Amino acid sequence: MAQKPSIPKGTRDFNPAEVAKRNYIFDKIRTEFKKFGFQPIETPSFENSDTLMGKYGEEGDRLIFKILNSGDFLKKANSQAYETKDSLKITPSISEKALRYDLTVPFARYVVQHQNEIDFPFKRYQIQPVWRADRPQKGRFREFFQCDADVVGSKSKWQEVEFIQLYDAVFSALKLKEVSIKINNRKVLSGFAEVIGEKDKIIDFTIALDKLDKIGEEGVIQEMLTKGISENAIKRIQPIFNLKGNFTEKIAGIKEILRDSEIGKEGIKELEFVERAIAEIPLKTATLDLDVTLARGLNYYTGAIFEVSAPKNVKMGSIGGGGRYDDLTGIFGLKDMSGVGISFGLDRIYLVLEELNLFPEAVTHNTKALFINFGDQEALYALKAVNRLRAENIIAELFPDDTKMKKQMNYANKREIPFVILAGDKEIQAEEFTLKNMKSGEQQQVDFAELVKFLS
RNA sequence: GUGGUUGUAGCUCAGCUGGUUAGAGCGCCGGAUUGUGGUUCCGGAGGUCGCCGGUUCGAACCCGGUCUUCCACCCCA
Repeated sequence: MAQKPSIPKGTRDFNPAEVAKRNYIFDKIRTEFKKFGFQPIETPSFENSDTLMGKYGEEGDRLIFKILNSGDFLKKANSQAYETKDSLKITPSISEKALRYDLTVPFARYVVQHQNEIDFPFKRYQIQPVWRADRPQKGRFREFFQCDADVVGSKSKWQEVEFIQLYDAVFSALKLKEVSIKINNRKVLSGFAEVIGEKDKIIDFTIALDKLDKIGEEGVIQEMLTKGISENAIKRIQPIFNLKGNFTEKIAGIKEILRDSEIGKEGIKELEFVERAIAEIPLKTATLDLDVTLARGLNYYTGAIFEVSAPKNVKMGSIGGGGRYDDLTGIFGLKDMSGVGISFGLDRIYLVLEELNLFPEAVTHNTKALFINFGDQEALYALKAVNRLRAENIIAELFPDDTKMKKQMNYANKREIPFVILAGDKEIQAEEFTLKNMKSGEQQQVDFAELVKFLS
């Protein structure tokens, strides 16, 4: 070992069992995406920096992986920024490309660029990795997969209803219970800011509010005060810190507060619309919860905001999120294109399923039967059978080397291959096979037709 | 980006206030068992103690740096 190899911080290798489990999740998500009528697209792993920079806020810019220009990039570098060691300033002059940070902005770019070939409303899904230069933690990686479904070109609130149904469908398919789909509306948050006369501080206000379940009422108030929101203002919206009850009861609670805010009332109307529809078409396993403190989201959400939390007993951040953005494509020059979408965090869902032991046993098992290799003549006989089994869609393989049987059996055992097939002189003579069940240890001599029957 | 934390065999971990040749379990390889795996028994291989430097007669152990892990903040899937 000359040098211990390693992979970059926050990235991972996946072994066959892990890939199988990941694919299991991918399959379920993809199946539901298709069932709901979404169509797949893919975009490059890296984009022009201009496409990404400035779309996720200051924090986001910092977390975008920049790609160094090729060639003698220092020659073209901003020399003034180089002299003063100003990293922020020098970056655009030495890096023109950046790794995809999420799937929504590239999608917006895609829509604008291909607007003339797209039939609106356009429902697309996209399952690809994204990269963030974040400091890794549990459930937080520098390379991870997002599974997004979005609709652009429709303002209909039925889409919000559909996405909630889609969340429910996926988590039902994954047999993941007690998932909570939290919903809020940006207009309600705007209403709050308006009512307390701090409209220009809406970002600070919502960020502080979002931390309610983490730092508590006291903490939130403290943070709001330090952000310059007046004590009086805070008093006026204090009731929202203690909203109790079901969806309808919470709505009633904020109606009072937002009585004088047009935008706030609009938000309430939208929430009520969604709630009523879901009441008529009940969810299978997930629950829909109103959370007026939910402020997640990139600054482009304008209407509904979604966040999906894992079951309470699992310590994991959100496993999905989404919302409506009325003007996402506007930044790329296409006005009036409302979009709404959701995202599934594949890697986090994986950790949750793993922790709750929800992966089906069969996911990792592949090869059904292994033929023991007794030598060239026998191997040829075996390989012929392997070929015929494959034609029957049965996964079979021949052990490549003519080694000791113990070794070959051991291999089958470790790989958890359920059947081993032995074919030596006497089987070849009879044109049969000895089929051994590795679990029970039983074995019997059968012809090919019976072999197929046992292995299908 | 800020603060903390972790790193010893393939894996999980021992290793005393610094003191000769760094241990265990599991796994791996070989044999008992040349057409029968899982169990048992016997034997064996495998470690620049994350990396670089410093202190010391002497460093896995102390100090500094760096990388990595996990955690909190920030933010998020």
